Amino acid sequence: MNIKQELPWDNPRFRNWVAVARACHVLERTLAVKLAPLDLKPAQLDVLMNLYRHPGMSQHDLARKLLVGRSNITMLLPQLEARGLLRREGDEKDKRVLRLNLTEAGEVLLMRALKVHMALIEKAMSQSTPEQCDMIGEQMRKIADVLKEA
Amino acid sequence: MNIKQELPWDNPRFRNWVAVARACHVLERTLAVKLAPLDLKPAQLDVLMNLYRHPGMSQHDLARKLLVGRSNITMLLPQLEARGLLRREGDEKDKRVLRLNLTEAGEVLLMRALKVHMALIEKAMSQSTPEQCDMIGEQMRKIADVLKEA
DNA sequence: ATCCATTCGTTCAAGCATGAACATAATAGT
DNA sequence: ACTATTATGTTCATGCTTGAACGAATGGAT
Repeated sequence: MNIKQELPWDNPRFRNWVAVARACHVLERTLAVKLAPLDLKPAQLDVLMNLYRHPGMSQHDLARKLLVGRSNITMLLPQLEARGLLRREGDEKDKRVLRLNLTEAGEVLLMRALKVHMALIEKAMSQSTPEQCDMIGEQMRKIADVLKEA
Repeated sequence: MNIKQELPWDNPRFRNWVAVARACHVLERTLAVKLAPLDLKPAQLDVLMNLYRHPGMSQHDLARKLLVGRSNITMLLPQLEARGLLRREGDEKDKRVLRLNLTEAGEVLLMRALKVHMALIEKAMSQSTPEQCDMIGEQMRKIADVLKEA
């Protein structure tokens, strides 16, 4: 009867996942630093990116896309709106929802931020072959799917 | 002259990295939920794990391992110490550093938490072959290395 | 010995994210 | 039509993380 079950550090899956988490963490922090000159946080960039790809989406949809709570969005948007990066307009059909759209300024800033983001990712993944990279993406999408059901 | 450079969404590396980030995010959130019954947060589990593997490490070393600021450790430890999960003892040689060690209770709780963590990772990565899993880990370690130099 | 720079840990204020409780609007059931 | 349920967004208190400023201890240079 040993309390010490087979230790996770001997398990390849565990060790490899730790590596994934660390890589994510490092890249996120690095992105934050590189984005600082634009006065943008990674979370704010995520907002702009999603609004660009899905114009007119509601705050609820945005929260689900970003995997955060609705209240988080409520706290996040006013700053970006005050900077003139996006607009919030009430929906005519459903007076509960607010439709979100990027402004011109928002789009311009997004493009500049994307250049930074892209460069960082390019650098990070430059060591992987396209096949490896695609495989990683595929596996990660499976993981997200598996966990979402949990 | 188009502001809209080649968009990142057309870039495989970008798309695949987004998948990595999402998977990390989802797993982290899920872990937080599954750990709640033990009254442990993921960050606290990380602390216990590192103290188990590196007994007697200093707060500074711990902060570096966890990729967080030293002040974060200072804020984190008192709770765990008050719960009797770890001890902080001043080093004899160097009176600046505090040596950190798990208590018996800390080790017991760690083992229970590890069971939860392991199960979650097993589930998440069950779709990957061992070869794929190892390859992912290898690439992620490279990414972390590349970024740490930046 | 005496400075000077460095390191370790702490304190503090600020910014973020969260979840519960709430208000308003829409929808479904009767 | 009327009520009950659900959906959207907000408010608020809490806790986590950070970075800057600080005090204490160490080590090295002269």
